[in-house]
Amino acid sequence: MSTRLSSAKNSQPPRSSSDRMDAAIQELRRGTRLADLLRQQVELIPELERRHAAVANVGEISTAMESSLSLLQSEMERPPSPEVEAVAMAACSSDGGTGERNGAVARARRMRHRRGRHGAELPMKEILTEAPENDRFHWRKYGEKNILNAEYPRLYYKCGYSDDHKCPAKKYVQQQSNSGPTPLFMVTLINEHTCETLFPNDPCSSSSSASQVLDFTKASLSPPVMAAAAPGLKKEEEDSMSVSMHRQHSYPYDEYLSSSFPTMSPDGDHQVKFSPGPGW
DNA sequence: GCGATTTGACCCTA
DNA sequence: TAGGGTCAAATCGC
Repeated sequence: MSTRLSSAKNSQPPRSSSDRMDAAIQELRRGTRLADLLRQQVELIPELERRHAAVANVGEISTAMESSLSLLQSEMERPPSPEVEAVAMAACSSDGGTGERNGAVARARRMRHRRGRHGAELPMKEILTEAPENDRFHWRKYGEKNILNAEYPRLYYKCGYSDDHKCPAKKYVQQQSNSGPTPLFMVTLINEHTCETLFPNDPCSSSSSASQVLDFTKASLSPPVMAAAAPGLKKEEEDSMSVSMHRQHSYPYDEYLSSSFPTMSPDGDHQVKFSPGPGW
């Protein structure tokens, strides 16, 4: 399987954003087929318990693949939102072309050139996800801004330990168009959590504290965003969602991002777009 | 009372 | 000058 997967990695990257979406859809279809194959194989496991567990896991993989596939296909069937297009442009173009004052393009350029105070490129990951709350860190909201040509405001979070431990990690969350079956959120992660390296068992890496997890209940998401993230949830359900997220995600962040985040980068190439910088 | 969120103002960059 | 990012006082909820 590893050889098959690596073959996709080595293929020539598609140039336009629609080509990249097509390529992503092809890869997801291939992944679905592989998951089917894998399911047939795990059904041969003699031990009943292990077999059931493995089948359940493969089922989860298939479900994730299929939902990503349907998301991408619905994206392909409608004109791209300015936001997704802007990020795609940021990812693949070296010049802006026309529309210099277009807000989305301007934003893409800003994102691409986001730098620290002294001009150094900041390490940054961009993730397109249905579940922006799905990480195990404690984030504190410090701002919200309506963005030009964007349907939803952008929410600004910094690490909850940014003051105590000088942790530079930040996170921007912006909901994309809500036209798909589930809302998508563009999550931009800036800087790595230094609080985790300083305190391997605390504060960020421990699963024992409820404050380790970004709580996207009503308290930390503005009502429209929360409603979009979890439509139909009552307060008690929102609260229990926060608790269950806490219980589920207590493993290394990058591993979690790359393995379990139901994500697709805007260019459809890889799950996580990663701009390495000093300290990564 | 304390901690987290909200939101308008301000700062910085292109 | 416009727009994104951050600050900080006001507000809210526990």
